[in-house]
Amino acid sequence: MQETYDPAAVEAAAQQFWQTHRSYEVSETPGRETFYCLSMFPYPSGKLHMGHVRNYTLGDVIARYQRMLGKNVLQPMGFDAFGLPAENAAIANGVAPAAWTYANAEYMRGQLNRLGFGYDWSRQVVTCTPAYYRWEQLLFTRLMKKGLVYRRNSVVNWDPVDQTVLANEQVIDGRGWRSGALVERKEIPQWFVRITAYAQELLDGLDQLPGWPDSVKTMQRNWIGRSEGLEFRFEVPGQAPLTVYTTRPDTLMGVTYLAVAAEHPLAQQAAAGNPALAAFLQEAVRSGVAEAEMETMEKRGMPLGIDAIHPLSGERVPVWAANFVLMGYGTGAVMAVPGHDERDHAFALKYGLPIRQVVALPGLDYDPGRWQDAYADKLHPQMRLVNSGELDGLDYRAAFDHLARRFEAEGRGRRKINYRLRDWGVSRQRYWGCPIPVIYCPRCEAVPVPEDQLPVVLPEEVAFTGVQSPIKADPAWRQTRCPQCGGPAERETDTFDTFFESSWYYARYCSPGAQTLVDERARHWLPVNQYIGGVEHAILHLLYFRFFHKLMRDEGFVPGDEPALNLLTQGMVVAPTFYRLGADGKKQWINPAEVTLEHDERGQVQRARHLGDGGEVHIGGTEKMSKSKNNGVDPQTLIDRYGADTVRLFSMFAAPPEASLEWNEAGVEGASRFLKRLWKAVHAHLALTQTLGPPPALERAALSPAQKALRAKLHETIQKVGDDYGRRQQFNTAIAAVMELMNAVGRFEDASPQGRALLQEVWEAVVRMLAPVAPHLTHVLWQALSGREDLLDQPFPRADPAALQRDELQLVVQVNGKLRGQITVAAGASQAEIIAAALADEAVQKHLAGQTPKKQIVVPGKLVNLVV
RNA sequence: GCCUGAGUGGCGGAAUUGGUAGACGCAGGGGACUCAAAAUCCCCCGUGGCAGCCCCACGUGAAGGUUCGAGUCCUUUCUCAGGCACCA
Repeated sequence: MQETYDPAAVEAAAQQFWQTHRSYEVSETPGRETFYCLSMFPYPSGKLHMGHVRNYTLGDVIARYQRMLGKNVLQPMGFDAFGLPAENAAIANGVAPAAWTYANAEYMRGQLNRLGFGYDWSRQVVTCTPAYYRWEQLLFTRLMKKGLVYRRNSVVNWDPVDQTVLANEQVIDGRGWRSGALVERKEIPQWFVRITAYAQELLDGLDQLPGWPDSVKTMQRNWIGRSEGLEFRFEVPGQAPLTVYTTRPDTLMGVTYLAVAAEHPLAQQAAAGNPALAAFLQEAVRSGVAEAEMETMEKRGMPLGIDAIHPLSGERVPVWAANFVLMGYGTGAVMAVPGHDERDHAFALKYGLPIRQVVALPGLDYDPGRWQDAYADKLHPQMRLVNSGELDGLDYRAAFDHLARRFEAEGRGRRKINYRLRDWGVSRQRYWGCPIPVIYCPRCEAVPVPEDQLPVVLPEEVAFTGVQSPIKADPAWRQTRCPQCGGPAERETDTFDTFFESSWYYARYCSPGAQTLVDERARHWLPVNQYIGGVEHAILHLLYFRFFHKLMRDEGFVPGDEPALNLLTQGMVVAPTFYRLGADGKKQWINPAEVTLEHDERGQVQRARHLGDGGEVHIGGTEKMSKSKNNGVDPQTLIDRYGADTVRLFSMFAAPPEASLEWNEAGVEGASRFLKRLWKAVHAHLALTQTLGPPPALERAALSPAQKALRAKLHETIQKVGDDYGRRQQFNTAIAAVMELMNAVGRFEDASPQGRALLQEVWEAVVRMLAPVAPHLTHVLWQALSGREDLLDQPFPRADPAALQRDELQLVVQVNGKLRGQITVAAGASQAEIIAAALADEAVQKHLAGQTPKKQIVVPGKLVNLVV
């Protein structure tokens, strides 16, 4: 063993060892407990970023820890390879999306290996290969036959200049990112998967997931958004009736207008003889489809000049067109109760529509001109309906039931459970994705591609210009024969949403090479024991992931109802930003790696200087690492400079997993210092072994007080680190505990045989405790300490209960809740003895000032509180 | 706008079930070593009162409340972050 720590040499040696011994390839071993540890696979964007490093280090630490607990650990990796960035790169650099993607994946694979992650690459999944996507095509055709897939019109962002569909991300301030044209909503036919058929199960399943964070479960619950309401009709003289859905039927008598979407047939019809309305409707579709945009834009409307008949009072209520009502969500028509709904209230004030109070609360003055949240409080125990005829005096529940019974009896409406969740639109009008396996025949309509004709292969060697998808532009690719009638037919040229691929990869890892979606090996590994990924996936990906599992379950492919037992959502990686003002007044962002900070004598940052020219730069906020703020730090530079173990250690130490992690190069240096100190200390210990011979066996009963204290510290640390890795998943505090132990060892100077025996125990335990975080360094230290190369399968250290025994306890004494003194009592002291000791303490007596405590609280092992 | 989180020293964070606020690390200050510097090692380091010790007061975004005791629970409020269905 070398005297100084050389990360490059150490890491190369360890990685060589793992590769030679295929240390991370696993097979199905009946009877052995499995642990499936899965990190969300990366999009191959070019190179790894710090978010990947953090995500995959978390996964690797958990996988290695579980392996040390003796489990058969599966930790696979792959690439989520379809997506928009490949098309953007193709436009910018003139490379085919496929070639770009494969090259990136290969480079990133090398980076993942350089970081020492223990992946079983024999199970790799690359989603843009036909060997992968043919099976999701198969699943889709089966869902089609089952009626779980359908095609209907739905809105997209339409760029009227480029004549193309835009992703929400490509709409910037309401304009197309390339053309700059004002974006419009446009309806086109698209494929949908009936996720709403599983809404209730997706909701109920959350209760079976104690290992998922409550925040994620709450977000999913709210996203699914189950509501109980009433669906009923408003008659429109001379027209088809308007069907509305409401969760507040009790406020029906407060309805003063109805609102329909601009695309609603009633609105379109009314516009025929009304140029102002026609202009408004045209204007109303000028917005993207993103909900955030719809909800924050100015709410505008215009009357259709048509009245509907109120179903209770028979009064006429005007029908308006409004830009915030969406066709295709619900019925495209809503009833408005400005008296008791905030949005309707604002709309009514703006257009001078009547506001009617129908709910009263005792002690609350109703002022129609000023909104108060209490107006909408349907569950207030004292809320009663007023001005509502037959409903007067009823509360929310009673009015709801009354109207439901009445409308159902009269055949005018019904109770309905609604979900906010909408069916999953999976069609994308883009090239770089999995072709949707459907053939359109003039006679047989939409026909699923037969299973023996799958996969429908996406051509990879194409010229991609950017606007039109190559498979849409290529008649030869499109033209085919109908599988049913044999007549000429055309292929679907839309591709799947890329969430399709990322919804089932976890199952495919379990059965590499299977000539079906997944085979029986999936039953060996599933469900995933630990899933790890960014918190930004809390709703969409994780909901589709759960949904797909149920779809595959119902096709007999996978066991159980849920794909993953435990979920760890990791926070973002953020970094400070620095900039200079350019001549044009725009900020020119400077990478943190090119900046040095100056501090005053209190440690406060005074200014930042550019490393190149020494000039001062402005300090911006701390933000998520991004290209636009140029505050991304390339992990590769750090690996080259400090080694993978240091980068891994820092990313685990700097913050708890769920919190955002602030990038800080000085902190990386601290991590590096710690590893150097550990290396040096173990080296010094082994140097003594060299000169004096191996230490004797430890005689636990005959330790000196100092030896006993260090051994107690060691075993307390073992207990804490195991708890932090396993139950708490707080890796930062685990590392801090080992650092504390190291500091205690530093104060322990004892070269006696028993002292060296104790240090041998300490270092072997420290190396095994740090093995999950810093696998390379510990691999080499373990070889040197034990003469063995089996660190990966070493049992994780276990605390010796005898070492944890304490003879005396330190208690804190409070007077009136304020800390006033400390006492030391025997471990078995009674409550009376503890109080007596507390009363005897000099500092405590001073604060008691002769008074007798009227209350004494003793918290065992912690404190005494005397109340006077 | 809606849903979900977060806010603690100069900084990242710790405090696990309501029980010693600031573990551990970084930055900073002082010292040792060195011709010198770097590296390394040792000491100090929430704010105020005191030159310093002892000690005292204050202190977990803000304002209230519950409790013997609140960073932790409740109410109100501010700020920031993530998501909002075609970024992944």
